[in-house]
Amino acid sequence: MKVSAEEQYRILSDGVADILPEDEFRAKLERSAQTGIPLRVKLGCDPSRPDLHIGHAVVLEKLRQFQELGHTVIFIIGDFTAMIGDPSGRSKTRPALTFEETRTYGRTYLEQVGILLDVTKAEIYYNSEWLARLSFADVIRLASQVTVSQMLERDDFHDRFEREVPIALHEFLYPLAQGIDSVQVRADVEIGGTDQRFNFLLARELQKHAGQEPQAIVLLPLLEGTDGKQKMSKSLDNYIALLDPPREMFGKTMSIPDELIVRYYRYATFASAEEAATMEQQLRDGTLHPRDAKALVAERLVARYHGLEAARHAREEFDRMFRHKQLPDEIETVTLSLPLPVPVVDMLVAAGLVPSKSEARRLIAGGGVYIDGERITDIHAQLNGSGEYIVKVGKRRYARVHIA
RNA sequence: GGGCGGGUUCCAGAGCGGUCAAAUGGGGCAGACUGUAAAUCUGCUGGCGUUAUGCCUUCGGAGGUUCGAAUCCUUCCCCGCCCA
Repeated sequence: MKVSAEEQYRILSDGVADILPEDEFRAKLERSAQTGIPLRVKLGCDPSRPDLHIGHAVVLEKLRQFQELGHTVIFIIGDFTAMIGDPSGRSKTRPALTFEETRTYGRTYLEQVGILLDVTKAEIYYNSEWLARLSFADVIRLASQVTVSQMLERDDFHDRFEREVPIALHEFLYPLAQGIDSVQVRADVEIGGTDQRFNFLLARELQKHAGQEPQAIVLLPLLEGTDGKQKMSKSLDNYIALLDPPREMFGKTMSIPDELIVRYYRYATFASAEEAATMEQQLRDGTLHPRDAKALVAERLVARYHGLEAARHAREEFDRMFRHKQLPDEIETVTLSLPLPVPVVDMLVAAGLVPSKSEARRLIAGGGVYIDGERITDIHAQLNGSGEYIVKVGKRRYARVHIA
């Protein structure tokens, strides 16, 4: 497949947040088209959180396009830093991984990537391959290529410096490590979210020092999480995982704030710019109800990962549950053997619907617990007979509790 | 090395001998209203409970003073600022 550089640029620049420097990127495409040598496109991955979500998919989708145009995709699993962890303790959600864990997670990661693109055609590296071998002298030499004020240009460092919040020295070394990766694999292009701008630019400096042509940078928008406030991330629990089952995926999408509908349409379901503009217009002039728009996005999203059939089914079930207040199709059955009569509070904990008895009492007091459709109002309520109870906790936690 | 200011519940941040499981805000959860939206309003937000002005664990760590400590003392660890 021979595609002109011009056409490639058109495809690859669609939906990106930024390309820097744009002319260098074009030149690289041009040269590649002429020589037939594919571009080396790098994506760094963090193996400590192998749960990919649709925010990651924004980047992966772009990577897929590069791959389809014949370019070489390079995954770098950042096992080295993952094994060291983050001693500053600022990001507590980053425990040091063992070697085995990094391999397992690396595989899990690539499996999920495989949903979107052809991993067998990609180059895959673990960066401990080279980072672990650097001597302290090497590190010092590399560190000398960057100044502190350059480092302080990065927003979050700048910010913390201003606010007198500590910055550990090693935090400066992480961007450095990422840059070394780019030098190591001789990246022509690095791709990632807009929050990586600084790190990617730093890599260019290191590449220049190493006598390489600096990489071009393709930045993709960060998709907001389902809360609509912060970027999608596992630790904030506002994400839609690639592996979420259809019902979850559909439901989570239905819970996003209206302001996000078009963005999700565009970046989660990859609607074209024209389609997105049309939807935006329809929402604005009131010909499309936000709820329906959201359902459309949700259905399209589920279809992308689970197929049309599953998507249609998810939508029907959603309507039944929330529009018509009926029960979901499948409810997990929990069998308990507890002495009768059993307090509802105990049952909720035993069934794993609630983490503690206090929490269970709070929920009951707040009117959030239903058994067989009846709201429980007394925290001392008991179940007197054995048998099956349909238990609902809050908006969406259901269980079929079988008391033996 | 010296001086000063700090380390509090998910986060920020009050408290500075008892009335403190700890103000207030944010976040979260639940309820009302809805479109599983937003906004708004209400309640809850350590655990256990025979639900009692109850018990247990929590205010950087370890000791101590006291009838009683998040609050005072000793010591250790950690952080920020200024000076060198």
